Amino acid sequence: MVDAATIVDALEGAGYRLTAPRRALAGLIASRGGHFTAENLLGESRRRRLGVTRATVFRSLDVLADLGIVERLDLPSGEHAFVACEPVHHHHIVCSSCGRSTEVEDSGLEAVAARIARDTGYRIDTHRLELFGLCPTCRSAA
Amino acid sequence: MVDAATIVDALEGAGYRLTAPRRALAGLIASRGGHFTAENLLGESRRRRLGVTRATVFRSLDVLADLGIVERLDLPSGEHAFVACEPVHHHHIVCSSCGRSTEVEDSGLEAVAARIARDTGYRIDTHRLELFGLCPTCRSAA
DNA sequence: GAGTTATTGCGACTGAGTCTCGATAGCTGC
DNA sequence: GCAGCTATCGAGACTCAGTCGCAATAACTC
Repeated sequence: MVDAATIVDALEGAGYRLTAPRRALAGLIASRGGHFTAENLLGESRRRRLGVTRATVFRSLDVLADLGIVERLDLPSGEHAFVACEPVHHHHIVCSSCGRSTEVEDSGLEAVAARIARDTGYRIDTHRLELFGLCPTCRSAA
Repeated sequence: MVDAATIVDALEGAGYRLTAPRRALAGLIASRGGHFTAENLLGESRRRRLGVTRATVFRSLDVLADLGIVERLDLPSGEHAFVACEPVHHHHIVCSSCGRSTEVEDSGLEAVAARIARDTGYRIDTHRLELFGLCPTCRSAA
């Protein structure tokens, strides 16, 4: 979905230094199909002996989230997770069985938000739509 | 929005014991206009010397969330919060200035979700829409 | 190649949420 | 009203995610 080079390029383009831990994390993130937690990355980095520490994982995820390369996600379990994605406004649908996630454009939702704004009198600044269910693969497996 | 008696009745109806801490929390929750965190309730309970401890606050919120009297909410800051609400499917719009929250029915969103399901092939089990912005009062104050 | 400084690792720390366990107090049945 | 059963509570230790401060390191720049 997003490859390591894209992540590295984005970091470089934004003026961040290309360090070994950042390259390593870019690789880990790219190798993940779906969502992942900070703990996942940390565990994986330990397993592969990449020598990336806890603080660095969190700091890097912060940077990547700022750049929009990665997006924060709240799982129904209450965990905080991330997904790699293109930096345009969109939402995610997450498979509750395999964890895979797919980007969804929000056409249609804008209209719903606008109607809600009109009905309630609120000025809506941001919205977040998270969908959870079974992906096609897991559906046919079931 | 939701009064203490409603919360107490719901607990009783579901076969839970009506204890002093639960009554106290029902009162605190009812007195809150918008969303609140477990920490808010804990602080308020200490201030009013209600003698409700941390573990009890969390346990009670779990119960109330199971009953659908209270709903979990993830604030953009990453904090976990709750809102008291009617136990029917709906969403919340939260004022980022005063914290007030309003329930929003999801007519229109169902159609969006159905379209997304069709486009992606996912079977959508749950969805969560969270809207953040300025409520009418805060808008006119600004 | 030297200098500047962003970034890292380390390790201590914080704060939310959980768990255990003995004590307490609601409810039920009499 | 009282006794007994047991759900619930309080206390406090514990866990785990995430943060912070600081000295050491290593990317870039010139």
